[in-house]
Order: sequence, then structure tokens, then C-alpha cells
Amino acid sequence: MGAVKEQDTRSRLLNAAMALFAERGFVQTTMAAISERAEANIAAVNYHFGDKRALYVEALRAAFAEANRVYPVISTDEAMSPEGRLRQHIHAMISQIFSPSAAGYLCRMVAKEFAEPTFAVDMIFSELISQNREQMWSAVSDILGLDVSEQRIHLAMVSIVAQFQFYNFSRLIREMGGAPELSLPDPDAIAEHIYQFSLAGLKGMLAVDTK
Amino acid sequence: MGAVKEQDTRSRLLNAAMALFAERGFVQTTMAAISERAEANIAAVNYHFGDKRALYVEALRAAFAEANRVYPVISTDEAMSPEGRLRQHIHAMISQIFSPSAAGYLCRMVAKEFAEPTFAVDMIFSELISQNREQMWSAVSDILGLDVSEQRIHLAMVSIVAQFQFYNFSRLIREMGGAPELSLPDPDAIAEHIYQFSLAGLKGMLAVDTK
DNA sequence: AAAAGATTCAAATGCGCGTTTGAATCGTGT
DNA sequence: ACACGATTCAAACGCGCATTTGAATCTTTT
Repeated sequence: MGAVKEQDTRSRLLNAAMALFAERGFVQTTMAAISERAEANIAAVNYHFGDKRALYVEALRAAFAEANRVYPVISTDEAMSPEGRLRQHIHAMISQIFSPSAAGYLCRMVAKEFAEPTFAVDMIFSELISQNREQMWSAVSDILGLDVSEQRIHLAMVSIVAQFQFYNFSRLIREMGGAPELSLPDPDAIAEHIYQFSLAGLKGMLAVDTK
Repeated sequence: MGAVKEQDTRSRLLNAAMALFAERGFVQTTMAAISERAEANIAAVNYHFGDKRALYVEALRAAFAEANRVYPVISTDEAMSPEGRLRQHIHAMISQIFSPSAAGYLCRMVAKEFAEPTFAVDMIFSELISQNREQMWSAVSDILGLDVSEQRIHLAMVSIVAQFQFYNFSRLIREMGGAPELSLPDPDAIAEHIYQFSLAGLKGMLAVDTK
């Protein structure tokens, strides 16, 4: 009997589901794999959660809670400069993305959703990561100032978000050595690079007249 | 009898497979859907290609050929400045990514492979997109100059590639209105923004002493 | 026109999946 | 000790999938 069995069946199922959904996505994860990892019977998921989809939604919520518990992206400091808030946001997201623990599960599930959206995609954007977007928008638009159109703020946001999300999207390729890459610096150094690169990019947008 | 039937069965299957693999990925695309779209019998794929995997490989190669025929990324102009080569590369990739025709199929298949790599991932990186990488590396390292370490060149490349690939990865979310976005500018304007943002980011890397 | 080969076709095969079922077992209050 | 609801379990069900089969139908060669 594995050391796993110190929680009740429902918790074990939820943990197993989080790990497997993060690793293989919704479609490719089988109920059999989940219940096996949780050392539970195949029918346990339906008994405790109803069906596979309901379990997936619960796993998403649990992964979101865990990620924001360990590496919170929501800044509480009102007085911080927009540059500081941007930097903090980038560091938190990179920490989540590179976390090997449960704090990284949400990012991996979201990456799967980008490639093959499921029924849960609306819930994810409206309920889970809309706050992130608002927070980032405020930092970027404060840096760019009032003279910049919303569309250009949006372009800038994409340019920044894209940089850390690329490390999220490319994790599987990286782990299998598909692209012959150099060894990466540690996550903090990556985050700091992204911050510096982005800040220079934003300043560059101000220098150009075409607003 | 549909207007599709002007090519032979093998070509019709290949076209249908490209479109469907690009739209739904390898696993979620069924042989039945392919043969139905090609107006062919369900057994035709096995007869003409052997099995589903072999068809997928052929579809990848055909999509690569089509993308590079319509929007070539491989620069032929030796005398062009590194900035010009970078700009041209970004514009070509954005054109491919936003192409609604067959020229955009490869990008979509690659996006799926990032999220859920198949058996074909090695072939894709070694055979198809390694040239892109080399070309981009040369442009970026020429801009950054000799004093910059390979690791920092790599970080810079990721920061640039990530920006246009994000539009690739986020296509499905965008098309379903999952994220409440403003309407995007046209592809050329997006590409130009990415180029300007990236150039400023690269210059910013040179200004900092921490090499 | 006949023979030989290439191609198409409807049906069947085998497998993996999510879900259901009904009995067995456990935990708890009386 | 008993009863009763909560939980676990092995087995089965129904469905969709990739692949195979063997006959039917075209196409080419002689």
C-alpha cells in the first residue's frame, strides 16, 4: 500500500487528476490512469465527481489556487511603480512556469487549452486568468502613458506575455531535446532578461512617432 | 459529385489531411473525417499511404513546401543588413501564421506539436524548421555583436520568436473570443510592431553591462 | 476482347475509452 | 449485535476509433 493513501479518495483523485491533466491534457488523460495513480477504483471518479469533465473543472480550480498560493501574481502593493509591478508579474509567471511542483500545473493545463481548447476554456479565461490580464494592462498602460492608443497597449502586452508564455508552451519540446538548445539560465535570470528586454521595447515604442 | 474531384484520390487525401491535421491535430483527426472530406473511401488512406502516421508525415512535408513557396523565410539576399534580415524573417512568419490558406497549415500543425508532441516531432525540428533557426541566429548575433555570450543570444532569440509564435499559439482562443480582445491590426502592422519592439529590446541588451 | 493489375468499396475486426451496474464492504449511530 | 447510508469494487456496456478483408469495379496491357 503506497504512501499516497494518507488522504481520502477524493483528494487523491484530485491530486492525480491535476498531475495527469497537466502532463497530458484533457483528452489524452484516461480515467483509468487517474484512478490507478490515485490507487482508487475506476468507478471512484464518477462516484465522487460525477464525470470526467467535472473532475477537470475541479482540477483547474485547485491548480489555480495552488499556483497563486505559492507564486502570487496579484500585487498587493499599491504604491509600487508600474515598472516594479511589471517586473514582479514577470517573475511570478516565470516561477509558476518553471515550477516542477503543483504550482506549475495550471500553466501546463492552460498551455494545452491554447492548442486544443476544451469546454472549460470560457471558465478559465473569465474565472481564472482575467485578473492577471487586468493587472498587466494597468502596469503597461502606466508605463506607456496617456498618449498611446489602446491598440498599441494591446500589442505591447502581447509582446511581453508572449515571452514568458513561450517558455510555457515549449516545455515539452525542451524536455525531450527536440530543439538542440543550449542549457538555459535559471528562471530568475530568464525573468530578469524578459523584464529588461520588454522595458527597452516599451521605451522604443515611445521614441517612435507613429502612435 | 463535388468540385473537389478534379485531382486523384491521393492528392485529395493529402489536401484533406493537411487541412484537418492543421485544424484539430494528429490525435483528434479521424481517418473517417479525412476520407469523407476527400470524398474517398475509408480504406483509401491505408491503400495510398500505409497508415495514419505516414499520411501525417506526408502532410507535414506538403505543408512545409506550401508555406515556403508562398511566404519564403529563407533569405536569398546576402548583402542585406542583419536588421533587414530580421525584419524580413518576422514579416514572413507573421504572414504564414495569419494565412487562412494552405500556407498557414504548417504553423498550425507545429503549434499542436508544441502542446502535444507526436512521433513526428524529431522530424519536424531536424528536417523542417532548423533552417529558420539558423537564419534567425545569424541575424540576431550580427546585431548583438561579438561581445555577447551565446546564452544571451539565445535569450534574445526566444524573446523575438516568442512574439510571433504567440499569435500562432493563441489563434484558436482568439477565434472563439475566449479572451475579450480588441480587434487586432492587420498582420503587416503586427509584424512591424514586433520588429520595432524587438530591435529596441536588442539595443537595450547592448546598453546594459551585465553580459 | 481477354487477362492482369490497380483502385475502390462496404463490412467486419479488435481495441481502448467513459460510464454504468449491482453486489460487497466499510463506518457509524442505536 | 443490528441496521443503514456511504463507499469501494470487478465486471460489463456501448461507442468510436484505426485497420483489415475480400470482393467489386475500374484501367492498362497484351
